[in-house]
Amino acid sequence: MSSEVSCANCPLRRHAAFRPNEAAEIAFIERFKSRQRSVSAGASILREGERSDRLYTILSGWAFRHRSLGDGRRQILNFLLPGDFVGLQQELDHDAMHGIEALSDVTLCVFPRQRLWHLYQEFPSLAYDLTWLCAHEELIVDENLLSVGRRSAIERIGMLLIHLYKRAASVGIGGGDAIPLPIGQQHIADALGLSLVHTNKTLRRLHTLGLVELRGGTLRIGDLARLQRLADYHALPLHARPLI
Amino acid sequence: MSSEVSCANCPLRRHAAFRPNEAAEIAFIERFKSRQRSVSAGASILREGERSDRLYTILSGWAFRHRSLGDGRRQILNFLLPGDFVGLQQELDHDAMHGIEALSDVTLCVFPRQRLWHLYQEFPSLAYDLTWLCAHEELIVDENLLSVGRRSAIERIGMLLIHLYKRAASVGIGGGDAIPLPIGQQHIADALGLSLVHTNKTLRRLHTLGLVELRGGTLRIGDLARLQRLADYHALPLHARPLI
DNA sequence: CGTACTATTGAATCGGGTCAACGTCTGTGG
DNA sequence: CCACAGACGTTGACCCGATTCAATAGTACG
Repeated sequence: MSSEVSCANCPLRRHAAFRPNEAAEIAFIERFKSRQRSVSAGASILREGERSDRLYTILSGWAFRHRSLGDGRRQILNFLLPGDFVGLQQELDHDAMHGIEALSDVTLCVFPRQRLWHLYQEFPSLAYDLTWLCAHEELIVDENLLSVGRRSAIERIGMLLIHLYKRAASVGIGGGDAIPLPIGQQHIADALGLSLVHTNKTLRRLHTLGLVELRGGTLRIGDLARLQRLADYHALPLHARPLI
Repeated sequence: MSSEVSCANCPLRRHAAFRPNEAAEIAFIERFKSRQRSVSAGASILREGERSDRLYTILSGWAFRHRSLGDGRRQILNFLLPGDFVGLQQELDHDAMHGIEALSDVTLCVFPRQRLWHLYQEFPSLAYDLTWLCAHEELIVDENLLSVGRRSAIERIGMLLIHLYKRAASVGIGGGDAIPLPIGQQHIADALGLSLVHTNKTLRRLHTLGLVELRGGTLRIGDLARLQRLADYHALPLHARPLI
C-alpha cells in the first residue's frame, strides 16, 4: 500500500512545525530507522502490558495512547498525530504502562530502542529534540488532566475539539473550518472521563448551538471564537452562568 | 539555614534510586549548577504564567506542580520529591504553563537553562538521564489522569496515598508504616479533581476502616495490602460492590 | 484569648452516570 | 433489491456519587 519513504524527503519536514535538519542528521535518522510499519484503523499498535523495544514516529494517520483498569474502564491519555514520537514513556526492560491504538490507517517509522543511546552520543541536537518532544507531550497530558479534573463536561469537550482542530491544522491536516477527525463519541468520552451517553448529549448541545459538527469522520467548527469563550467560560460557578 | 552542598557528596546519591555518576559528570554538574535556593513552606517556586530561564532539582522537601483556571479552580498535576527535576516542561522563551509551590521548606539546585544545550553536547549520559526523568514524570501524570478520569473517589485517594507513600520510601523519607506528608486535604482534593468536603468524608471513611491516618503532617498506612486491594477494586460496577 | 487556618459534619441539590430503547447507516449475502 | 447483523449515534427516565452551602469543632500562633 504505502511505499517506503526516505527520510531525506520525509513529508513531515514540509511543515513549519518541524525544525530543519542537517544532512548528517538526516543520514543518521535514515540509518537509525529500522523500517516502516502500517497499521489499519482500529488495530492495536502496542498492547498495554506488553514489552517492546521499539520507538515509533507517526508518519501519517491518527492514534491514541491509553491506560485501562481491569474492569474495562479506559482512559485515553492523549491523541497522536503525524510527527508525534512514542515509546520513551515506558522504561527499558519493562512492560508498557499504556497501550497505543490506531484511529485511522497509520504509517509508523520504527526505531530500535537499543540504538537510542547511540543517538545521544552522536547527535546531541537530535537528543535535544527528543527531550523537547517528550516535554511537549507531557504538556498536553497536563492540559488534559486539568480538563478532566476541573472542567465541566461542555468545557472539556469544547477544549478537546479546539485542541485537536489546532493540532491538526499545525501539521497541515484539513483546511478552513473543518478537519478529518476519525474518532467516535466513545473516544471523546474515554479521553475526558465522561460517560458515552453524557458525551452524546453534550455534543448534541454544542451542535444545536451551532458551534461544532462532528459527523462522518469530519469535525467542523462553526464558530471558533464563541466555542473558545464557552470552553474557557470559568468566571462564574456553574449554576450562575447564563445559558450561552 | 541550609549550607551549600557540593555535588560530589550530594545526599541524593546515597539512595539506590539514583545512578552512580562518574567524576567527570559530577564535575560538570557542579559547574552547571548556578546556586542553591531555599523556599519556605507554602511559598511559590514558580508562578503560573511567569517566564523563567531556570531549571530546578529538588534537593530536599516537598512541592507540587499545578495549573489553574481563571476562577480559582486548581488542578495539581503531580507532587515533587527530592531528586525530581522541573523546568523542562515549559518551552524556552515561553511563559510557564504551570506553577510550582512548596509544601514544606524546600531546597532547590538551580541550573541556568542556557547551559542545557552544553550539557547535551558534552555529556550525553546526563542528557539521557534527563530524558528519562522527563519520561518518568509523564508516567506519573498519566497515572494521575487515569485516576481522575476513571476511578471513584475512594479509589483515587487510596491510589494517591499509596503512591506518595512508596515514592517517599524510595528516596529514604520516613520508615515503617509512616511517612511525613506535609499536605492538607485541599491538596488531595486538588490533585484528584474532588471537592474539599467529599475528600474529607472519604478520608474519614478510610480512617474508620483502619486503612490510613493522615494527621499532623504524617501519613500512616494501617494496612497496605488491604488499601491496595480497595484502591484497585475495579472488577465490579460501583453499586454491586460489597462494603469492603 | 482572639484571629485564622484547617478539619468535620449534616442537608439539600445537581451534574453526570446507568439503564434501556430506539434510530441510522453500512456492509454482506442471498 | 431486500433482509439481516453489527457498529455507532440519540433519547428519555431514573438514580447516585459528588458538589455546594452552611455551620461547628479543633489547632496553631502572635
